Amino acid sequence: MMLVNELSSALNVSPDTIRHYTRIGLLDPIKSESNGYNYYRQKDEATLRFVLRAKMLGFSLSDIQEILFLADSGNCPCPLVRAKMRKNLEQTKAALAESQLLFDRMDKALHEWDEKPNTEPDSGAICDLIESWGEDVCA
Amino acid sequence: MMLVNELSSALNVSPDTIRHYTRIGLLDPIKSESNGYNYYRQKDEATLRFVLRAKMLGFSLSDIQEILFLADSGNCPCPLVRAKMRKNLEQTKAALAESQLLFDRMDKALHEWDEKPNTEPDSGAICDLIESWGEDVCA
DNA sequence: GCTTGACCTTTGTGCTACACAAAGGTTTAG
DNA sequence: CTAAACCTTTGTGTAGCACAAAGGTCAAGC
Repeated sequence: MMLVNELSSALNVSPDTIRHYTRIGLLDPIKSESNGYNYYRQKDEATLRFVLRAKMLGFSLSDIQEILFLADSGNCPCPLVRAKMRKNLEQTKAALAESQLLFDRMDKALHEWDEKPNTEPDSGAICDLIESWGEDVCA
Repeated sequence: MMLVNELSSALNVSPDTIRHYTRIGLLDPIKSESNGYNYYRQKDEATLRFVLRAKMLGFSLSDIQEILFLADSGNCPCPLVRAKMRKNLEQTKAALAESQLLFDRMDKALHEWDEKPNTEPDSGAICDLIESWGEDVCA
């Protein structure tokens, strides 16, 4: 039975994160009737540990909610976990590729700008660096 | 002088995006006094074109707002643009590296799971796939 | 002249995963 | 007994739109 701060320092997460998880129902502490404080049990600590690991593997909080719900209702969540992981992996791969393209564009542009002067005042342009960029890439 | 739909199809962005940009002050159409419609001018089209390019180069809408404000007030935005680009580049690089690490973790885990069975019922675990993951990585 | 459908408006909500602040009760140490 | 250090709930902000509701407008056809 620990209070927020104890649990938070035990697993090295912010108290706000724990409150957030409690709010959305991932954690289910016992609320004292006398002072309203939330008391977290071993079960909550185990759940939090689980949540943190799942997050490191790319699961979203709603993914985790589904998984916990399945497990709570007595079903084996593993097939769902495998399926979600495959889906998340694809999404992450796509996002990664996009970010890589963005990075390349940025890097290339920044280097090209080394040889370009600033925009002439009264040229009518907003910023030539941006406006004259990638006329091959972007119509 | 065009209405939202015309501008949106001209530059191939959604009408909602244009309304959003208008709301936050990036675009400044003329509002008809008789019917309240927003009429976008050449200037707005040029601004929108600028915004789209800047976004492709990784600038956020608030970055773009600052840039447009500088240009509007008669100053050369290029030094700011160069500075922001360098900063954004660093952030993107860091995010990219993090995403790559995440992807590697996910990919490795998924492959390792091929040889692991589902969680035993009544084992007390939520999902062994996740819980037994990375005991070397994550204490 | 009127209806219908395709426009347009503003306003508010939802998405992710918290961080932060306000307003107020509790507990503990000095 | 007071001050510090906790705790609570509730609401707001973050990025960039998407979407929906409620309602006014306009053009075309009958």
